[in-house]
Order: sequence, then C-alpha cells, then structure tokens
Amino acid sequence: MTYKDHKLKIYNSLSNEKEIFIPLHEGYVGMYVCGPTVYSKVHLGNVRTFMSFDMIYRYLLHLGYKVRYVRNITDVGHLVDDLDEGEDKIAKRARLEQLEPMEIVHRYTVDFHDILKQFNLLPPSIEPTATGHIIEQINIIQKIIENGYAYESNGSVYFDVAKYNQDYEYGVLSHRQLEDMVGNSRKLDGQSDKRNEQDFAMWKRADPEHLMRWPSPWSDGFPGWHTECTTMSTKYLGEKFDIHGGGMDLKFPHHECEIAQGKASTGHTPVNYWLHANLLTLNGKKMAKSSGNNILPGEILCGESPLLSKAYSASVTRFLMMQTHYRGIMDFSDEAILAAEKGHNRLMKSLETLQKLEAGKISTLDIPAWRDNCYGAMNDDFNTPILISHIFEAVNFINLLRDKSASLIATDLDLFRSLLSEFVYDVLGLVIESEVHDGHIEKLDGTINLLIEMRNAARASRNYFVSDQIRDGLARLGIQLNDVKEGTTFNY
RNA sequence: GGUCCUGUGGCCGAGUGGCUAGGCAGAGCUCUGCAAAAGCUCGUACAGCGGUUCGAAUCCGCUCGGGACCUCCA
Repeated sequence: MTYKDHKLKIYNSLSNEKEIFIPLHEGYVGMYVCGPTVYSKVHLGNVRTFMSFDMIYRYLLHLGYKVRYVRNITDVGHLVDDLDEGEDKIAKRARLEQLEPMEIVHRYTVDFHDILKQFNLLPPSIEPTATGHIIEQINIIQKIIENGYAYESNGSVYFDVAKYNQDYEYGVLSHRQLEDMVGNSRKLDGQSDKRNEQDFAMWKRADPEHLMRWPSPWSDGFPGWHTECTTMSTKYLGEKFDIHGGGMDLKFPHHECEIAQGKASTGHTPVNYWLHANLLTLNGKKMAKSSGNNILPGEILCGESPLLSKAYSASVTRFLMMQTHYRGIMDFSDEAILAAEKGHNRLMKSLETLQKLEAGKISTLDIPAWRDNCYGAMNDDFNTPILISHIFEAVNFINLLRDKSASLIATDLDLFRSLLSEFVYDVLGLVIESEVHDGHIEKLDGTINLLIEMRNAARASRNYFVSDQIRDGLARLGIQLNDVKEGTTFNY
C-alpha cells in the first residue's frame, strides 16, 4: 500500500478543520518544523513536540512519500522578553556562564541531538542554523523593504504590520483581528524604534558589547527570530511548501509573522498545511523553562527526579506520548508513565510470541480488515491512540493464535507480522530493549538456566525450601521466573 | 479584560447524534506445591442545569471548574 491507496486527513490550523492532504507535487512532501533555541537543555515538553512530528514524518515515509524534512536550530535572534526589547537568549546565557555564545550554542545542540537520538527520533533531512543563513536573511529583509512592508529605524528593521494588514490580512492563522490586538497589547516602558507595537523586528542593531553581530546595510547587528524560519524554509523547500509544524505556543506570534513575511516577500501564502502539536503539562501546568516547571528527558531515563518513583526507558516514554493524540494536552505524571510501562511491556512480550507462531490451514481472523482499521486511525489526523487500541486487539489475536483458538494461513500470518512490525517499530518508533548490553548475556542466561534446572529438580522432589530460595533470590536481583506450561522462562 | 480550547468510569486517554475505543488499577476465574507471571471474564462513565430531537456524552444556551494565547517558551 502506498499513499495512493489512502485518504490522509490532516487538521489544518489555518482552517481549523481536517482537510484531505494533497501535496503540491504528487509523491513528494516538503515539511518544515520549528526547532529549538539552543540556550539550555531540552525539556520533556520540547521532546514531545519533536516526537509528534517525528511520528508524522515516519508515517509519511511509511506511506511512500519522499519527504524533505527541514528542522532548524535557532542559534541567534531569540529574545528573552518583551516585544523585541529584551536580550538575546543565547547572549544572556553566554554572559551568565562566561562563555562564547557559540560555545553555548554548540553545547546545547549536542545535548539536543543526543537526547533525540536516545528517544529514537529520526534526524531531519536538513537541519539549518540561523547563523549559517545571515546573508539569505538580509536578502529577504531587503526584498520586504523594497515591497514596502518593512522600514529601517535607528539601524534596526521592523515589519510594518499595519501596512501589511491593508493589503493582506494579519491574523489568518491565530484567527485574530489586528484591531483587537492594538488595544490589548502591553505598553512599552522604554523608548521604541517601532512605529507600532505590533511591528516585529527583522534586524536588530547590536549594542557595542553584543558579541553576536554581522554587518548589514542597516547596522552591525543580528536577525530577528521570525526571519530565520521564513528564510530557511524558503531556501530549502521553496516559496510555497506543504507542511509547517511547531508547538502550539508558536502559533502566535511566530507563525503568524512567518506567514506575513512570506506574503510580503512573495505575494502568496507560503504554507498549505499548518500543524500544531499540543503542549505537555506537569502537575496540570504548562511545562516551560522560564517558569521552572519542567522535567528533563534524561531524568526519566535515570529516574533521578523527585517526581519519579523509578527510571523509565525511552521507548516507554514514547509509548506514553503516542497514547495521547498530538493535538491534545498531555499531563505527565509518574502514575501515567508507570501504567504506560506495563502496557508497553505486555505489547513487547506479545510481539516476541508472534515470532514463534506457525501458520495454519485456514484463517479465522480477518487481518485485512484489521489492517484497514489501523490505517483508518492514522489517516484520521494521525490518531495514534486509536492505532494503539487496534494494536492491543492484535495482542489479543496473538494470544488466541498461541492458544490455538485461532489460526492464520501463511500469507495472512506474514501480513500480520509485517504490519505489526511496521506500525510498532517504523511508525510509532518503539524499540525492543535489552537491559543487559555488556556482552555477558550468554553467560548470564546460561547461569540462570542452570539455576532453573536446580530449582525444578528441587520442586520435583518437593524441596520447596530450596526452590523458593532460588526463585526469591533471583527476584531480589531483578530476575523474574515465569512458570508456564512448557517449563520455566525468565526475564530481567 | 480580549481570543480560543477543554471538563469522559479509581487513574490515563479515544470518540462528536443511536452500534457505547484502548491502557493501567480493581474484582472473579484458569494455571500452579504456594506465589509470581501469563491468559480469560467483568466493571456501563461522559461537570451541572435547561433546550432541540423519536433518541445526546455527542448539537444549542446558561452556570461552574481547568487550561492556552494575548509578553519569551516546543
């Protein structure tokens, strides 16, 4: 099956409706996702957003699309606060840690890649940086000035929202009216070079002590945050492309400004489908670096957090996140991830069982119908929770097959195996974990099997003191024995 | 204050007019020396109050709670 056999529906933030996905060029998808600002470690909420788009990327690939997936690194231009008057986030961090800004950028870029790899996110096709595209940004700014939608003021360049709103419509994505915003935004205390409060910076003149600076026609300075995404998406995906994604909190103003810049420079809307991943909450509150209400991905993997009772694997974390739809708010808790771990492990054991099954003479389960249900879920705006519910139906199927209460002919069994593998590993991105990685697995397994033989000998002679001593001793080491009909198995 | 989203069984979390996901926990059962593990079965929920309808968790109105954005955040 390929994309031609599917009607993929995607919820488009522009229309606030699910729309049938039709790419600009058949068989090809251009997708841009706003990446992180690398001024500190990514928290779990950041990971969730990128994981949502990783799942979307994986599903598009699964359907046979050739996808160019661009995700940027913001390494300059993202200001700390207040309407373009604050300090650059990276510059601030560099000052506090007494490092070069680029040391900060590199440190946290490495951290970002490391974490995402641990959570099994596929790397994007291109990962451009803002500082690597200064010239391109200057060119776009110039073009927008020439088109009359930006102005230079005291060495900085601002986008003229009011002028733009005369010819186009500012607020099409966030569904706001400019007039409503005018009365509602906060007054600036300091002096501003802007004509109107809604105007946003595309180029900022750098103060003398500012380290990150580049020459431009207007001043030695640095680009504004919104400009980099417009520049890099245009450069690698064209003036018009299929999908633009990001966190819900970027919808306004960041994405709204991108649309405005795109239209102001080219005259047409840059993106067909806007996707927004919802946020992760912790204790019912938004996870945010600035408020301190956050948990780091690494803390989950090692269990070192007052919020957690133990460590959880990356795959379990992924499973937990995939159990919530990407557009829904997800509240993270120890209880939730503990429940996810049990479900995840049950699924993984079942998949092991599936490998051992043998084909029968007739099929008593309707695998094609099951397959259609799975695709139906994913084609309905990437509904992974429903997909997972179907996967647990499959667990039930596997149990029936194992107990000979159902059977499948070879072609159906092969189909079933490959579909489950594709959905679980390729689309959801879960992984089988082995907690012992040091090459002593065979010796350990041999030792445990020896103990199992001794225990079963003791049981046969009704020496339960010894047999329970072995079983309980192994349990204390984290090795669990399972007495099943065929004998005794173990897992750790 | 403005714009918008949301409120589902003990917990997490789908579903948007009738067919009432799924996971975790819980109960019962099977297996078992006992247990654990595993499997099977069961639980009938949609904040409150009105309205529309033959019929609403699902549509409309109001009330109450939670949240997001409006200022940096994925």
